[in-house]
Amino acid sequence: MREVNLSQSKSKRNLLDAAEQLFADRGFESVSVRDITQLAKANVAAVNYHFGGRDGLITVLVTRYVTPVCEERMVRLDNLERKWAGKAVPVEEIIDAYVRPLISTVRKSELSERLFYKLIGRIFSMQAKGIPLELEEQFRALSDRFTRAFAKVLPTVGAEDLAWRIHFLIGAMIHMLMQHEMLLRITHGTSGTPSMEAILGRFIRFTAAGLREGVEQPPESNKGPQATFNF
Amino acid sequence: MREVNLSQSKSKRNLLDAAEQLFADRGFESVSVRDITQLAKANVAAVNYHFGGRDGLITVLVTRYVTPVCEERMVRLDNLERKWAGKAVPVEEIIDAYVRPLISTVRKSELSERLFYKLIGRIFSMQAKGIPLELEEQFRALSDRFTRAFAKVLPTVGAEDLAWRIHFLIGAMIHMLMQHEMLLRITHGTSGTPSMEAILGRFIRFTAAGLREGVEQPPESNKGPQATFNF
DNA sequence: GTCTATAAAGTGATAGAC
DNA sequence: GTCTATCACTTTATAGAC
Repeated sequence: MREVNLSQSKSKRNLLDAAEQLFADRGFESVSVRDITQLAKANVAAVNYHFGGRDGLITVLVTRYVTPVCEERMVRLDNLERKWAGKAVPVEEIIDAYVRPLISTVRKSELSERLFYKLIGRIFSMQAKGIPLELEEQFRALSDRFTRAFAKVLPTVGAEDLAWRIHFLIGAMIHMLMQHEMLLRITHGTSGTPSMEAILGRFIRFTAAGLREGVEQPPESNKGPQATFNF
Repeated sequence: MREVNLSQSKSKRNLLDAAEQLFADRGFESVSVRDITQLAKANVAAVNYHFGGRDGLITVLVTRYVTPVCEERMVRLDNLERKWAGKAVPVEEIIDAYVRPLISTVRKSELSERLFYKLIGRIFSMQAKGIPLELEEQFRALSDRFTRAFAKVLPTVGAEDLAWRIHFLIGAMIHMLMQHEMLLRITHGTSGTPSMEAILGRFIRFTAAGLREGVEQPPESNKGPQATFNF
């Protein structure tokens, strides 16, 4: 119970939390300011006072999620490139660096895991139209870095081909996040914990195979114990 | 200029065409009945008269697209299974049977190709919430048939694993449709015609590799001319 | 910072004239 | 079938009292 909350009043946080929950559940277009203030037990005018309007709230909300994810992606890729010291980083590890930040952010949110993934999925499937301008440059830089990393391990895959493969990866990723709730119902607990961790393993194997399609594997250690991944 | 149009008056078609265009561009939630009637140069009351309301129009619109696609998928899979007479259908050909109907429907629409794929993407990414009840059974049957076909070629992939891999495939498919406009801009015409046909080839290679991940290839003709696909 | 009251515009739907 | 007029409601946003 600190009073020294610089720019985050309590009701401002309440509004953001309520908005998160509703946007995750119904999508950005289907939630009104009144829905939000009602759930937050705040006044109708509160959103306008704190965020300058509905769009302002969405910008703050989206930026709050996207920025840390993008930063963590960059840090993880930096670490991998340092770890592999000049050599190409394996495809699986690049994918992991790209996707894991999405699911590791879940701890920092007040949202239930179920809603959280839906919200993240909605955010990352936004068309350019709804994306705050500040974030666009961030996205571009990120895209460049990861594309270069992939190009380094997959030198025989043409640039255009690679762009499309990464595009397919992103589509699979968004769908995994958005529908993960539905799919967990289908995945009747045959394997104990069908957590996002297990799903991520499957995702990495699927997309790594797709990215590598047509690329011959390096001869060393080609037939190791295939089942053990350390992601 | 026939007069014998049984259940499709001219203005009804105009409304559907206008609605298609707007829904494709902005999404279902962001288009009002007034937007539609205005673009169709029809009266505000026309939507309610012809379709019983906004939801009725959406149901008709969605059903009109989804049903032929699902039927064509079934027919194509039937043909493949007949062609391979008891043997398992190759992964690539199953995927083709699943995805090609989406892009072959483009000829039947009044929409520009650009908008058409977006509309199809939006329709097929609808949550269960917005899907007409009649279509749900159709989806279930289709899902069963294709899952069985995949399971037959990929007997070593567990059921749960297979479900996830198909899920990733669908995510990549939706994203391909929705963002295809943006991606075409990136794909600066290095290869002449960056049509959906070329993209579909890449899509099939990517997802086939993902589906087959960890499955050893049959020994015969393992190293043929890898670049020649007949899709 | 919080609230009420209200403006100004937009929403889907419908009754009833033509 | 088409149209106008209108209902009942919701939307975002804001002015001004507390």
